[in-house]
This record gives sequence, C-alpha cells and structure tokens, in this order.
Amino acid sequence: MTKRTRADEELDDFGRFAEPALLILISLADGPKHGYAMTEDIATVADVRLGPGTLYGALTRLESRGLIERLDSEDRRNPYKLTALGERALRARLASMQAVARIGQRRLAGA
Amino acid sequence: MTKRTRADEELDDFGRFAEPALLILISLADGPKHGYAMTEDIATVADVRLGPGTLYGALTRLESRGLIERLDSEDRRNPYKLTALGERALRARLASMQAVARIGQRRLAGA
DNA sequence: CGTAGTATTACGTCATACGTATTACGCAGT
DNA sequence: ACTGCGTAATACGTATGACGTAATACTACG
Repeated sequence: MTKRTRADEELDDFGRFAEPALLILISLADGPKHGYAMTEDIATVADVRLGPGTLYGALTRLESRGLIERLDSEDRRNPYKLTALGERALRARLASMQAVARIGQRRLAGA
Repeated sequence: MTKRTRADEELDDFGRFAEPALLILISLADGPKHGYAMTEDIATVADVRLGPGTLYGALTRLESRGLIERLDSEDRRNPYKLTALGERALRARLASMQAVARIGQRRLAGA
C-alpha cells in the first residue's frame, strides 16, 4: 500500500498540470475510446485521475485542433480516435519529452 | 536552417505549456544561475525561449514552494539554486515523465 | 424501486503561462 | 559625451486551460 507522505505529495505538485491533453492522446494511441474509458485507462497507466471537467474540456480542445476525431455511436457514449495529425503531434511531443528528461537526468547525475 | 512549416508548428502546439517550471529546475540542476542565464541555457538545451513574464513568474512560484532558493549577489542579478527538495522533486518528475513517454511510444509502435 | 456504477454536460474559479512595455545598468564604438 | 546594444529584471495585462463540484441520465442489480 506504501502510504504517501506529505512530502511525497509535494514532490510532483510543482507544475500543477498533469498535462491531460498528452495523457488523452496516449490513451487514444491504444485505440479509440470514449471519455470515461480514457479516465480509467489513464488512471491505470499513469496513476492520474482526471476529473470530468478536465477530461471533457481537454477533449473538446483537442478535437477543435484536429488532433482527435469524434466517432459516432449508437448509445450515449462519445468515442474518439486519434487523427493522423494527432498521432504525429504525439510522436513529436514524446520525443522531445524524452530528450528533455534525458538532459535533466544527466545533469542531476552530475555531468 | 531547416525552415519550420506551419504544420511543424502545430505539432508541438497542443498543450500550450512548455512547462517553464520544469525547464527552470533542469537548468538549475547544472548549477546556480540567475534569470537571464537560465533563459539562454534553456533556449540552448530545449529550444524554448521563455519570455520574462513566464520566467520570473515561475521563479517566484518555485521559490515560494521551496524548490529553489535565492542567493544574494552584489550586482543586479538574482541567482537561484536548487534546494534539496527541488532536486528530489525534479528527479521524481523526470522519472514519471520518462515512464509516461515510454508507454506512449510503445503504444504508438502498436503494442 | 432504490442504489450503485457508467457517462456526460455545465457550470464556476483560479493558477499560471505568456506577451508587451518599461526600466536600468555597463560597455563598445564614434 | 552620446548612442546603441546586450544584459537583467520588474510590472503590468490577458486568457487559456486545469480542476472541482454539481447536476443529469441511463443501465443494471438486488
């Protein structure tokens, strides 16, 4: 269960943003999903629970930017899928994230 | 020179945030620096130019959270250094960033 | 038939990113 | 000496977007 201490919480508290948009794109990289399913998926893989306000807000913005696309469905669920642009954007973003992370780690290790 | 096309710009444009706070911590991981020096350092390593509003705003917030510390100086420059907490926070953050990036890339590759 | 889980919409607020303008200092060149 | 440029920081303003909370509705289960 590894109880989280106060200090632990402060650690990832800087930069208040869990970057919902990124997490959503990653979730959709696995295949089309509707909102609620993304929440669950993201909670599983990234240990971050996006509230509805965060989730659906980000979905709307991503759609209007053409990074994701709404599929039509029979029931009340709204599935989305990654567009080609979204996939490229995600790829680029992940690459630059890794580059930055690597630089940071090298520096922490004491270059 | 590799001219950036419109599409290129759109690529990393989602998620308006370059995460200045993170970049600042990374910059300080290299050793104490004053604001302007960070701007230059960050521009070099991450290819992101933080405007003064972004930079000094983020610095103030990071200081009030105890992640960085202001050193005193003779001249008009304000040098900062990473605190122990800041270092741990950065380490944690970079690790989780890498984890997320790896998951995303695995998915994009088509698991 | 009420309660719990699924799924979304519709607010509101607040942090913070980011732009722009302004100030000020020191130094090189003319 | 003044001009201009690079350094360095402050002080605004705006607005995007993260995040919380509440409300809605449908389904299924006992």
